[in-house]
Amino acid sequence: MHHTTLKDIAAKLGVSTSTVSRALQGHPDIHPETRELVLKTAREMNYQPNAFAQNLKKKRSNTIGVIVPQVKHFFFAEIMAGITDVAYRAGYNVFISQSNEDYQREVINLQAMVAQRVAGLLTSLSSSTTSCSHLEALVQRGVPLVCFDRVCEGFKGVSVIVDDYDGAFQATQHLINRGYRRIAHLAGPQNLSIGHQRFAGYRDALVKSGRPYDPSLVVFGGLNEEDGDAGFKQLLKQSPQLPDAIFCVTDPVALGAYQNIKQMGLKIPQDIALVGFSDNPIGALIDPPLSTVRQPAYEIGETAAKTLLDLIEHPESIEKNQTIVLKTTLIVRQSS
Amino acid sequence: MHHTTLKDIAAKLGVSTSTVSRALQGHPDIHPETRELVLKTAREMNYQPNAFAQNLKKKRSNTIGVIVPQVKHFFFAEIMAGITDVAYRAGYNVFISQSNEDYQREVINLQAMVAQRVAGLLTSLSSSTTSCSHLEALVQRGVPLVCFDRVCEGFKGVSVIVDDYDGAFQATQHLINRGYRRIAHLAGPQNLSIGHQRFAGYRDALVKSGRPYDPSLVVFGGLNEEDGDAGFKQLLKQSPQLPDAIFCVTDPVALGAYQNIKQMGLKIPQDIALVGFSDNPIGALIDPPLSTVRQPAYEIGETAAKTLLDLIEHPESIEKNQTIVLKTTLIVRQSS
DNA sequence: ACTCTTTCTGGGAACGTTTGCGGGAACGTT
DNA sequence: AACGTTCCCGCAAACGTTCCCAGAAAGAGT
Repeated sequence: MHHTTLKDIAAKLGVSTSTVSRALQGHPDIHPETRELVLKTAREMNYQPNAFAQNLKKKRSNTIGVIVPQVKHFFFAEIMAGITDVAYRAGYNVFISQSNEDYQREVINLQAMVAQRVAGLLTSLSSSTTSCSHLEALVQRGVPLVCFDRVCEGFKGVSVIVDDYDGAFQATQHLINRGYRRIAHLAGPQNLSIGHQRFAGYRDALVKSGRPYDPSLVVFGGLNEEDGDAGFKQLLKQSPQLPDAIFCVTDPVALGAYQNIKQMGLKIPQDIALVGFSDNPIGALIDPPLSTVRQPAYEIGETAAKTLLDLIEHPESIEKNQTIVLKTTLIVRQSS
Repeated sequence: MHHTTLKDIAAKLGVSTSTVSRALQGHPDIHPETRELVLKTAREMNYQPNAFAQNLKKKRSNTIGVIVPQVKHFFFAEIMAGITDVAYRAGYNVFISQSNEDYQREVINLQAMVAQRVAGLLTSLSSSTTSCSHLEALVQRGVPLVCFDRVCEGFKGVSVIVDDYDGAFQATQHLINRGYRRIAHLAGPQNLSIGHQRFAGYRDALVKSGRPYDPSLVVFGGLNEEDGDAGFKQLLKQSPQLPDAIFCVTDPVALGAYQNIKQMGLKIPQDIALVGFSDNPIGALIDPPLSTVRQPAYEIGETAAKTLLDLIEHPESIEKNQTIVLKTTLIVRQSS
């Protein structure tokens, strides 16, 4: 497998590589006639520039790296779709890797990508990550980086998130308006802002409507289905009587609870109402359909990617500490 | 942002870059003492080899490229997980891009990856792709490539697929055994082997049990939910009377039909039974749960990636025309 | 006739590696 | 004392680009 190089073209045409290089990039120094000639032979010889050499010379690549906890989660898959689409249009390639919710692996992946000299980084934290210092260190070193969805509280850098607090507030208020009294919360990790903000929204909605905040109705756990399963069981143990509604930190968690409730022979929403977070398409198809807070996943990916590209190409034009907040919308279905 | 180079280390230690390079790769020519010294200072200076330079020199990268129709489909997301895990363990990076079921974009992505000099390619065809010639051309040129799941009939190259024929056969036979008589099929594109094989399995199961194959009960279409929706409507039009069971080429297609059936006020499986293909987790949660043919998605990704790595690293050890077939298993749930 | 631009092109260094080749020092063998 | 080995190490070329710096040719102005 032989790749034609600048030198090959130059030799064939009897000109120098400099000329060929310049002709190819449309440099004004080159005579239109020779430029056309070069372009033509380049096409004929199926020339494709060697990216290694270009990157080595320019000291940068056109590749961005993405690290997500798990690709198989619909939410992240959809975000990935947004990212790859934007990157594709801008002529960038996308490295992907998953941390599998493991902090160690997150760090290693991060290192590997930096070692590969990616032009920029897009990350969403694993649920076992308790600090953003590893990210902030990179930002310090000048690596363009934007965090999306899962961030640490008070992260110093640019991030794209949704209005978790408001979403949670709306959801809880909705349950209150519906007349539910014992509203429980299966909460996420408090080291991540999504966990913390959603919890805060839940609590404040209660307090604002004059209800007490009852810690026995809250269980802190993870973000996946098995966490919902475990969380619900824990809730049964720790609470003196059954809740009549549960607001869950994510849809997977809600689904974990969902199955428990059904297995217990209880009716949704008559016995227990349920609201999730993130609008997994699965929620619309189950019976009864799951109420949820919609986050625009694809758009998150798009915005994060666009912001990163800005950060790479026009670093001066961008506020280095901003957090872009996208809107959430409450979707009421039969489960509440 | 300054990256330390071999030269930096060499200068600091008063040795040549050759020595540093060799020490780093554990070359026997280097005195153990100096090797240790080099290793130590490299660590101290946080040396990370410049991949561009290495790749340029070695004329190969440690990156593999993956092209899928859509990342957001659970099936592909799970495959991606398998791929990235294997690649990660073997020290490879993963480029990802999606064709969005568009042939043009598939070709362009392919070109871009080759231009980036990926070490190998992993692809699953878009549903609008009717020929494998673009892939076979790459194989000819010596690019390590393995196709997974969606392949053309008679593709000359290595591929990893599941036993689509058998899965479809089992599913149809299951419906026959259950006593259904008018068994319809929402079929996929016949240019792709999954579409063709599943259709063949359906037809042969009917014929083998002594039934006629009735073309009015088959609709050919795409692989996604909207195709199931359209396909079902078409089925109603073209068939003189309602089918009492439908075998769908994929789970998304089945879900498209599913919603139509529910909207018409018909009962599943009493009025119409439904069987899908691929075991999307959504199928287990809807009511009634969807019968389906399970394909081991994660394992497909793993095997495809492993095979590709073999192809890259030990090209001689591998049969260049093989197709690896993984088993499918019928999962019977309440929808049939 | 001369200088001065303008227009185009080539030479060659550099980016950070890897690696073939050669060579000096130390040691043992005749 | 001369020679062959073994053990380390450095020189320098190469990978395919990009781009600074000259420089030749040609036309323009005096």
